[in-house]
Amino acid sequence: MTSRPTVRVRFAPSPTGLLHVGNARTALFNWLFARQEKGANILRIEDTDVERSEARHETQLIEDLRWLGMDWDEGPDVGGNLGPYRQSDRMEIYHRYAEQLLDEHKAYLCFCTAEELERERKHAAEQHLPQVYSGKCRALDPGEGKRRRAGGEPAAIRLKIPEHPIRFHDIVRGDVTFESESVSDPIIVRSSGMPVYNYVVVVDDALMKITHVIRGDDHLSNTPKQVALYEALGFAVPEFAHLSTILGPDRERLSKRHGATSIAQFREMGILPEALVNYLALLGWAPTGGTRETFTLKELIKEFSLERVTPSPAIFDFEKLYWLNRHYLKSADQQRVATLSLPYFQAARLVSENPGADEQEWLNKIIGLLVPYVNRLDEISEKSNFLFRYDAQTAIAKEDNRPLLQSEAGQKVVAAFAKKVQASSNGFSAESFKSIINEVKNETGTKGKDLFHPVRIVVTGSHSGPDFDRVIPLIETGSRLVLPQHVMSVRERVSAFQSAWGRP
RNA sequence: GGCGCUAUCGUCUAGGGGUUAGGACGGAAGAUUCUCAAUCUUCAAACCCGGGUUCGAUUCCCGGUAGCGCUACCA
Repeated sequence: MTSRPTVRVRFAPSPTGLLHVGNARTALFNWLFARQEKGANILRIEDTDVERSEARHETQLIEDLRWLGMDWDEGPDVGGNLGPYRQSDRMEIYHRYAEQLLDEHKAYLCFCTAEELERERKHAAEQHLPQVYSGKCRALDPGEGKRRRAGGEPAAIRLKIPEHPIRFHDIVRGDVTFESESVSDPIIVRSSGMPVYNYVVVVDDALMKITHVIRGDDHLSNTPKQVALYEALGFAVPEFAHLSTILGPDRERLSKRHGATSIAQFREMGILPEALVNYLALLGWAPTGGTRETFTLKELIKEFSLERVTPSPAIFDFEKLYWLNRHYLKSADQQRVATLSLPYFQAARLVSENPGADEQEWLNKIIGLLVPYVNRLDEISEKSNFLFRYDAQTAIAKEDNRPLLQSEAGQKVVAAFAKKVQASSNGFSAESFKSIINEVKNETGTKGKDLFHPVRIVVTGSHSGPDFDRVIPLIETGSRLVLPQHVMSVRERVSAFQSAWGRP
């Protein structure tokens, strides 16, 4: 058996904002690959952009990744032998290697000003030529350069791109080639002394012994520069896997204006992590056979394959995410769903801050009843409006209720039903309510929709909704609880409806 | 402008030189339920265009077109 080096991958986000679905998908594919290969997953924080990086974003990032079910073997919070894992703590390393490249004449000092470079670019554009740096400062004598720099002249450090074409292998796209002429000598350290992303990423990946660089395809065009850097530094070039972009319905890169895009937002919406992970996995990857749709993380580790990742960009489809969410909601543990739902009721001030046992039990039943009706848990309090926000006026005024209420049969049913309810002195159970319905049925000679629609409107405000058998006990129990918002009993509803009906 | 990547139902995708081009979301119809949702059944829906290679291309090659990305002393 030939021993292969252990797989080491990394996810390297910038802590400049919330974790976005695109990055989350990159994190997921890295993690799946690492776990499948029994390799190491590394978290590295790319905070060289001091202006935009914030510690709270790093904390949030870690929280979001863990929420999704991911973990890592090395990282700023868990340590590791090849750290530090924050770029801001690695400046010395970057400078050391930059000076080394300079000494070996693989890089050179560049004294060109921003204006000069701008002029060059303009000129290139006019001539329909690739916009690459002219290489003017390449010709400078290195000793002379160092003297000028020592004298205080601002100088950036540029890498010499080799004359030969740059090729590399990408697991999802195959072999990729860039002609040398189309690749500019990249700046690796700014004249301010701050190293540049394309450079530090190579130093870090090499030093952290990353074997597979799995990242977004917005980095594909940067890869030749990075490959040249690996070679100049004398490091082995890793395998690459560039993941396609996630787009919005308008085929533009998915962004805030398409709706929710951050993991935190999806969590707040009441999307289950297993649903999101499953959806993300299916965005750009399909299992052998291509017919299976639902996977747990464990199953994904088994089935996932980088070779089967599709190179074409994918449009984010909220409907399919919702379908998966409904799927997982249905089979999720009842208690867990209840716990996750409670905050939505509390935010709407429908239930107590610290519900007692009776209230909790009642609420759990409501949640159990309504979960099959929602795409996301944050819809659940609105779905319970028939309980908490019954209003006779609006029920009567509602467009799709009116024809029913005004029909002869409808009026007959409402009248008979109201009379029966008012005549009964006690509250209702599912059974006693059913017998009233039966009496109304016999008296009015109506059945089916003609019978149930008007009754539903009177009791719940809407002609459609969950089973009466489950709704009636919830209404009656609720009416006896002390809640921030009183839940009207069936009798109360009927009288309210009657008096509202009385004055047109 | 230059360079790169991409191209199968509306969407996510499977497939692959000869197939009734498969699955899923969404849509439509039906069954079921008092209604709605759920569930089940059925249906509609696709190989970007043009050349080549080949007995035969949706599949392989080339070109076009379109979309996206990079083209920074951003990451």
